[in-house]
Amino acid sequence: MLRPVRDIPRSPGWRLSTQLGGRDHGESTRAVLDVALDPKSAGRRALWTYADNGDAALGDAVLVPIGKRQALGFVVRRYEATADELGFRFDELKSIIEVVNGIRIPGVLLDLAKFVAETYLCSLPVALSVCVPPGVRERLEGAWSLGAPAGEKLSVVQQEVLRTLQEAGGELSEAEVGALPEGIQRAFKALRASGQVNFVQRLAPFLERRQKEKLVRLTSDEAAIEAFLRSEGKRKPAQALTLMRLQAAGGPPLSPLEVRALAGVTETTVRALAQEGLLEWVTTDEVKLSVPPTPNPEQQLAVDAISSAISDRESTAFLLFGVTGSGKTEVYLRAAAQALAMGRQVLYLVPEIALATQAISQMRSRFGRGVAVLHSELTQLERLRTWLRIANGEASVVLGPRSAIFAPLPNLGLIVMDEEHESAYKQEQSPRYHARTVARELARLHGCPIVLGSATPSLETFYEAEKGGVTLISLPSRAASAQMPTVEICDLTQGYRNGKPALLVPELATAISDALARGEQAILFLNRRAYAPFLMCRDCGYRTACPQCSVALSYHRGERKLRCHQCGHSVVVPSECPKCTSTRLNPFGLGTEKVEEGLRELFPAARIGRLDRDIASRKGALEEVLSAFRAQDMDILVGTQMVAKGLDFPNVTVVGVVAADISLSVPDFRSGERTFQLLSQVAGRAGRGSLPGRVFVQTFNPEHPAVVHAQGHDYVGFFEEAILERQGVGYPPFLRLVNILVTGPDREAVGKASGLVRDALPSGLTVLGPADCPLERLNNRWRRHLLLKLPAVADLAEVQSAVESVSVRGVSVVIDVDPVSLS
DNA sequence: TGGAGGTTCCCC
DNA sequence: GGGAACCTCCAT
Repeated sequence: MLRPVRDIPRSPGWRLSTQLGGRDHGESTRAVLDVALDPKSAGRRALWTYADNGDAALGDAVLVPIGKRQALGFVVRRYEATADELGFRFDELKSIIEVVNGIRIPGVLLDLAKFVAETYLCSLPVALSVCVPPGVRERLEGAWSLGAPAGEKLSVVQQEVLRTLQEAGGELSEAEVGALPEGIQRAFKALRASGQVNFVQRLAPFLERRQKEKLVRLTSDEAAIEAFLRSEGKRKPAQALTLMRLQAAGGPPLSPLEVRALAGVTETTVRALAQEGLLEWVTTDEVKLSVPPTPNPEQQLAVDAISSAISDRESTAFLLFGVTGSGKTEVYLRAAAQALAMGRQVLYLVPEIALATQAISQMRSRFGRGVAVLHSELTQLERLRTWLRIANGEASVVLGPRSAIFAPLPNLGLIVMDEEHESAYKQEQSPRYHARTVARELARLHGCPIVLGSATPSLETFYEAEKGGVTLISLPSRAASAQMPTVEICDLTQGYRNGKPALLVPELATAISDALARGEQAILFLNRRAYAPFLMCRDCGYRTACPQCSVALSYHRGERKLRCHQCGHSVVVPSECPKCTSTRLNPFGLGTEKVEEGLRELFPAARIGRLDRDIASRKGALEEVLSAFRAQDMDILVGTQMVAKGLDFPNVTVVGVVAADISLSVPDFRSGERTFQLLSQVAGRAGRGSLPGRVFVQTFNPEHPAVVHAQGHDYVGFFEEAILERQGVGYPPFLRLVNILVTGPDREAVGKASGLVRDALPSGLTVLGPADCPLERLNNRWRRHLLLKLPAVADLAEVQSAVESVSVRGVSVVIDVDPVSLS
C-alpha cells in the first residue's frame, strides 16, 4: 500500500543531505503560498507557508490547518521555493484545506498592506488586518453539494444521501446535515472522499436576502419643522437634533441607517419623525439627482487640473487650500463626477463621519445610490455587506474615515481627503499608519490623483506644495456673503499686573452683554473640562494625583468627585488634606464647570449651558443642549472642542476663547500648529449668519505666532514663521521622527528595556533619550521613550530589527513612525 | 515525588 | 489563540 510521503521513515543519511543542502533536495523547488492569518489568533508572526495545489489565487480567503486547528487566512504570495529558502523540509508543508468561495482581497490592497507593513514597521498580517472583510470568519458556513457521479456501487444510505441532496436543490448547509442521524452523516463523508459530493466553505447565504432600500427625507413644510423645533424641541431633543442635522445636510433622501449615523440616534427616533410627518418615506427610484451649481472661475480651474490628472492617470497630489465656504466641496464633487464618467471610482475621506453630513448628502444628491458610507454605527453584518458591495463594483463612491482607505475598490479614479491636517487621520493602534501617507501611496498604485483639502493645511503638506511635490490650488474666500469675523487678542498678563485676574477681560464681558441685549448669542471656548485641573492644600502643598497615572486628579464639582482624565479613575472629594488633614484643600486653575459658574455670576439673567464630554456622556444630553441653544432657549454656551465643530448657529455673534494657552503649553512640537488650527476653527463659529461676528482670544502669550496669525486669518504668515522654526530645531518635514515607546508595570524593567533598545540601535542615528514620557505613568504602566530623528527617506529596517531584538519580561516596545502625539 | 498552576513557544 | 512542553514550588 502506498503511504503518504510524510509517513516514510527517514534515514539519518537523508536528513543529513537536507541539512547540508545536498544537490538532490536542496535545489529542487515547490510551488508554495504565503498565507496571512489573523494576528490576534495566530500570534505575532502569523505568516505561514503552505503547499500550492493551484486552487487559490492571490488575495483569496483560504482555510488552512494550523496545529490541530483550522484558521481563516488570505493568500499574500505565490512562489517557488527550495527547502532551504523555506527553512524547513518539504514534507512538513501542509496544503490549504480549501478556498473560501467569493472572498478575495484585490491585488492593489495587498500591495498597500505591504507598503503599510514596511513604512510603519509592523508585520504583514497586522497590516493586512485592516484590509480584510470584517466578520467573515463568523459568517462562514460549510455547504454540501453534488459532485461528479462515480461508477461505484452505492449503499442504500449513500443513495439516500444523493437523493436528499437532489431534492434540496443540490445543496445542503453544514448545519442541516449536522442535524441528520449519525449514520447518514458518515455517508456524506464517505461520498465526499470518493468525490461524489463536495464540501466547501463559503459565506452564509444571508447576503442574497437584499431588501429594497427605503429612504427618508425632510418634509418640504419648513414651517412645520421650525414649529416643532420651537415647541417640542426641548421635550424631544433627539428628534430635534435629527431635524437640525438633516437641515444642515441640505435635503437629499438618506437611508434610515445614515440618518441614525449622522444624528447618533436610534431607529425609533427616525420612525417617530416619520409618524409625525416631519420625515417622508421615498423609494430609491423616485430620487431625482440634483443639478450642480455653476462653478466660479477658480473652482473651474481646479476642476480642470484635477480632471486632466484623472484622464491621464497621473497620481498627482493637489492641495486645495481655502477657507470654509470657499467652495472646496463643489470642486471635490465635480472632480468625482469626472472620475465616475470614466468608469472609475471615488474615495472620499473625512476625519470624522459625524461632521460629514453635508458631504454625504451632497454626494447622494449628485450621484444617487452608488455611494457607500462607512462608519462606526454599522453592525458587523452591515460592514460585510458594504465590503462586498464595494468589491463587486456596486458602490462607485466610498465615503468614510481613515479606515475607508482599505475599502476594496477595484479601479480608483480619484481620492479626496478633506481637512487633511486633522490628527484623526493618524491611527494610534497598530498598524499605526497615517491615512494621508497611505492614501498617497494608494493614489500611486491606482494611477489616480489625490486632492487634499484644508483651510489650515498641515505644515508638512504646505511645505511640499512650496517645494512642488504637491500642486497648490488656492480658492480665495467668497466676497460679501461669508465675511470673516474680527479677532481681538486680549492680554491676560494685564489682569495679573492689576492684581485681580478676571474670568473674562472687560472687552469680552461687555461684548457678551451687548450681544445678549440685542437678543444674540455667545459661545465661550475652553479646552479643559471639570471645575479645576486639581486641588491643592494651602497648608502643605499637597496636590491631588492619580494613583495609576502621573497626572493630577481633576476636580468635578457637580459630581463631588476627583477624576483622572487619562484612565478614568475616580474618588469622592476628600473633606480634608490626606497628607496633613488641613481642611484648606482648594481648587486651582480653570475648567469649563468653573467658567459656567463664573458666567452665572457675571450674567445672572442669562440662560447658560455647558457642553463637554462630562455633559455629553449622559444619553440624550448632547442633543438637549444643542437643540436648546439652536432654538435660542439658551444665551451662552460654554464648552470644549465639541462646540467648535459641527453645527452652525446663525445667531451667534460673539465667541470667546477663555484661555488659548492650554493647547500652547502642551509639550509637543506641534502645539503651535494645533493652536493655530483650533483658533481658526473656533473663530469660524462667530458670524455665520447675516450678523457680523466678533472673536476674543484671551491669552498669556499675545505675541505667539499661532495667536497673532490667527487674528489676521493669515495661514501663510503662520506657515512661514513655523516652518523656519521646524527647520531650525530639526523636526518634520525636514527630518523624519520615529518614536519608540517602552511601557510596563515595573519601572526598573522599563528602564532596563529602554536602555537595551538604545544599545541595540545602529550607531550614527540621532537618538533623543531614552527618557521618561511626558506622561510617565499611565494605567499603572511606566512609560519611557526614545525619539529618533532620521533623514526623510531613511531605511527603517535596522530600527525594526533593533527593537525586535529586545525582549524584557512584562515590557512592551512599540514603534510609532511619524508620530502625531509624543506624550 | 508528583501534581497543580504558571509560563513559553511553536504552529507552515 | 490553543495546546504541548517545560518550569516551579510545595505538601506529603
